[in-house]
Amino acid sequence: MRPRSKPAAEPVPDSAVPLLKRLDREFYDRDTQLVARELLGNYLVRVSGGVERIGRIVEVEAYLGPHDLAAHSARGRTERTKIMFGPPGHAYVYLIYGMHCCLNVVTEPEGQAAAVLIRAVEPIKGIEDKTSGPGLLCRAMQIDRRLNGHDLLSDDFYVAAGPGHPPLRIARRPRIGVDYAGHWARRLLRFYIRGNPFVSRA
DNA sequence: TGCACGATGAAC
DNA sequence: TTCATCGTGCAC
Repeated sequence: MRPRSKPAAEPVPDSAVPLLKRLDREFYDRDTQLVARELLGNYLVRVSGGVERIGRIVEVEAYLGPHDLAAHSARGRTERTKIMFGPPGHAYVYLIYGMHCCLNVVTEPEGQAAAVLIRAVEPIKGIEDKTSGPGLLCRAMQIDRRLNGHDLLSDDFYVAAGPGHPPLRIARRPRIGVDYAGHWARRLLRFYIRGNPFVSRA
């Protein structure tokens, strides 16, 4: 195979990034709050246009299922939310406010419409723009609705295990922007790495 | 077929 | 606090 005639880009492996081991299906096929907490510190990897972008997940929110009035699945299975009802380990990407995309990972067994919203990542590799906020991180990592339903065990879009150390100090807070959800708005379902400067709101 | 309303971000 | 901007879900 001949070398590609692409201009000398950047694709040199960054020695600061540990070996990336992709999370398996079983990781996502568990209790949503547990998955949410354990996603913190792991690497979100997106490969597009020959460029690998990596962000360390520092802030997430858990959406527990149809009984959770803040979850999109609370209004039942619709064209938009059908991915949430599908098998775990897939991306649920939707457009919000007519202009921003938000990324979720689907959790729990098929039929249980739960997911974890990725709210912020810390830039690790190949990222130029701001990543503190669900819409911003999608823009910075080239994630859009074409990835809705995408399998997160694929080669171009996945989550890989972080270093696992040092131990994370995790904070819990109410979720953002769900005041319409009654008492569910007060549940402590937002998790973030305490003190991390890339968290969108402390 | 029409319309109200966001799991946001940026500006003022 | 206001506003940009448009797909979705549900009312009619």
